[in-house]
Amino acid sequence: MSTAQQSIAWSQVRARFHERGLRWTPQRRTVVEVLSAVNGHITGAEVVERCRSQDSETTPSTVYRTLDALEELGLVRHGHGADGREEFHVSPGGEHGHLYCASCGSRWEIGPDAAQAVLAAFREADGFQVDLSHVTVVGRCASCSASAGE
Amino acid sequence: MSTAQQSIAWSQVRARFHERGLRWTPQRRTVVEVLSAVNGHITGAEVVERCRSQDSETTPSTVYRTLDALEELGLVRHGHGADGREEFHVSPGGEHGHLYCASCGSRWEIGPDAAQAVLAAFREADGFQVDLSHVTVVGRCASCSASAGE
DNA sequence: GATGCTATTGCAACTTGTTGCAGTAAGGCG
DNA sequence: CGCCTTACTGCAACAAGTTGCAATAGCATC
Repeated sequence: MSTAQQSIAWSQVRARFHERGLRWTPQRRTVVEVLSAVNGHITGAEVVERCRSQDSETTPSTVYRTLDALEELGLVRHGHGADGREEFHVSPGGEHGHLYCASCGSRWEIGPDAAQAVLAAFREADGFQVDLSHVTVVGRCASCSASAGE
Repeated sequence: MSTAQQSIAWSQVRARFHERGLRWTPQRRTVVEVLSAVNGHITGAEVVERCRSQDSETTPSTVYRTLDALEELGLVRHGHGADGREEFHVSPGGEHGHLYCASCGSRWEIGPDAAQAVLAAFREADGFQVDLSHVTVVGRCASCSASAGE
């Protein structure tokens, strides 16, 4: 896994901020610490909560603004879960989308094969370059549609 | 277009409610009137606003609950826009998904060809039956990715 | 180490929804 | 036509974000 790479990336965050004339503050440090412990994805509310448990003074607006800044630096990407709630994908190296089964509620990642095929489909049809990691695609998983009640 | 069909559908709403032991109230009538004037999709907030302009007493919770009821009857379907906000698709006969260009902000419908291809891609990869109408797929349109700045 | 510019913070108010609850009113029935 | 059951409604409080603004505090400089 890219765990080693990731830690390098996180250790460089401060420098990345400075490069852009942005400031390194205790609040941002907290957010980055929380994120560095995340593998995959996390909701906005969850980030706020974890920051709060590390520093009770944490304010939601600051967290969301820091998340925006980190997204601009390319360290996280935001998307939306099946319910439309914000979701942040950490470790941009491993871009991936999600599938959500509306029937049984399970979730899983979109495999590279499917991703390729889907990207190709959109590209051929409209020349559209989709970003599958932005949304959670909803539908029905294989077992649920097999036992499709109605 | 299926305008004629639609008006028939809306005129049957009351009966559909009764069939299920649900009640027909002035508030629901207002929501249905608002929806019957919609072609395509509308956000939740927008429905509330329009209902309010027709009946200033309108309460958001009632509107959202009515929308849920209508969804159960299959008269509308909800999804989420690129920003995760709720969006209701009216006229279920014309199921369709949306593409949103993160670069220029334009939106358009996913054509039947692309839809077919995408559905096939997911089905083949995981046996997953996606519901493209549930989310707005984000990416970059042909012209934006052509003039891709960076 | 003090200074000044300005990126950030935290507050407060607002947006979009959601939910529990007690009171209200559809509408089937006698 | 009045009664009764229980599906709705409206309220109020909450959850997840977002935004404007005045005060604070990084940090580059002297």
